[in-house]
Amino acid sequence: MAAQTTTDTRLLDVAIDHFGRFGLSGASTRAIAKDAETPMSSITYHFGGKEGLYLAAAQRISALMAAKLSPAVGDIDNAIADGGIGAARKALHATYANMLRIIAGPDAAPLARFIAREQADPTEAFSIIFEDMMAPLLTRVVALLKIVSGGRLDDGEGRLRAISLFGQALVFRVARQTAIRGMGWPDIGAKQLAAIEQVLYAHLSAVLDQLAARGRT
Amino acid sequence: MAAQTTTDTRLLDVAIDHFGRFGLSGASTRAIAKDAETPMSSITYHFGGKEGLYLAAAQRISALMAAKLSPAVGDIDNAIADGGIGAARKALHATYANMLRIIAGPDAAPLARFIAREQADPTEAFSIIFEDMMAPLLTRVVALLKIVSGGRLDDGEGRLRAISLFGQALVFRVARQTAIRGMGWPDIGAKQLAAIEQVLYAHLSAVLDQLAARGRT
DNA sequence: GTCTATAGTCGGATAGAC
DNA sequence: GTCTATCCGACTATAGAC
Repeated sequence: MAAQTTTDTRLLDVAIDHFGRFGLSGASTRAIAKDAETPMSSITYHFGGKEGLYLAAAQRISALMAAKLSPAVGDIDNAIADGGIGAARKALHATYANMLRIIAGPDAAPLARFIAREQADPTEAFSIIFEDMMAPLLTRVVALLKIVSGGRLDDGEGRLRAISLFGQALVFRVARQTAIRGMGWPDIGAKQLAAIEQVLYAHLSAVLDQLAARGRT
Repeated sequence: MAAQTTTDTRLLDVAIDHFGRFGLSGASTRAIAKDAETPMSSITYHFGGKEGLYLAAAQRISALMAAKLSPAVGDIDNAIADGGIGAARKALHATYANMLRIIAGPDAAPLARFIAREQADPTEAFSIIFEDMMAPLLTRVVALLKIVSGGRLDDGEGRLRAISLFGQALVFRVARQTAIRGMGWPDIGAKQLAAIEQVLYAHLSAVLDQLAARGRT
């Protein structure tokens, strides 16, 4: 993983940053090429043009995120196979804490900005990211919620619950300025993430207790 | 409120839409002027230039949102004055349902896009929106949560909880594509909003039960 | 107040040298 | 594969007519 400095990977990393900040039309291939220390025409050579670079950047994001998530996905599958409520609850807490750190943590900023733009104004790149990264995770979280509820949870409601719970982590990325100013924080670093994680743990516990009670009724 | 068609209000409405879609640098004064059916130079005349138009658009957003929220804010103040747990819970449910409709509902799309951009990349415009609209609401929600917890909630934790709960509504705006594709919905209309509202109600209830239990310990 | 015309800058694409 | 030079379109701002 140690910084490969081939022209095309350098271009991709810079592209994710620039496209995330300025969008597809707002970013400039001149500026991207300059930051990647290569002439602009190498974008044409390697990726066929601005749009080709954009799609390649989306694919790279998907791969980077999938790599970050893959150990967690393995843990979830084990919990699903186990089938016990305790294991499912533990896996859910771990999954949401993990997502919080990936989404709201400082190093994910460029990737998160890119994805946020695709959410607002989806292009072909969104399909790539959704299918590779989001859909598999969503299915698994729903399976865990079903276990906790004792099977009393249909797929639609499970998905809605999974997505809104996800929002509790996402808000600290996309409404970051509101959080920072509302909390009086200087930024969102390790200390702040720990505080957020406690609250997310409490809220998820509350919801799981509610679902488990349904299972016992 | 019936469509004032003075040149400056037409420019502001089109500007909110364009700036929300393309950002400050991405939007084009030519295109804004064309959609507002006025020559580009009238932007210079009325607002001094592109940046002046941008700040004026932010101020208009703040005013529009505050108008939408003001009746709800009155209800919250009544519940705070009442001081009862039942009234506080009712006001919280109403507030979050209200926010969901304002944020995720179809007519708020242009305003929401504008604000989302400011969150990612704040300018002076964010201060306007935060101070006028967000801060007053946040303070009130925290006051309600404190009542439900029987006073056993410090300000920092209360704010964190309020913000993450807010995320459950926000996610259906900013991760709209994930929600739509994950749920298999054609879009997020009245029917979908009703389904989301049920889940938000359930989750908020679960969290409030948890807080109320703390109050009784 | 409203509009036209124009100046000056920066964008993406591409041809062709090496 | 890498880089320079150039083309052409789109942008903001502004001067000045009405």
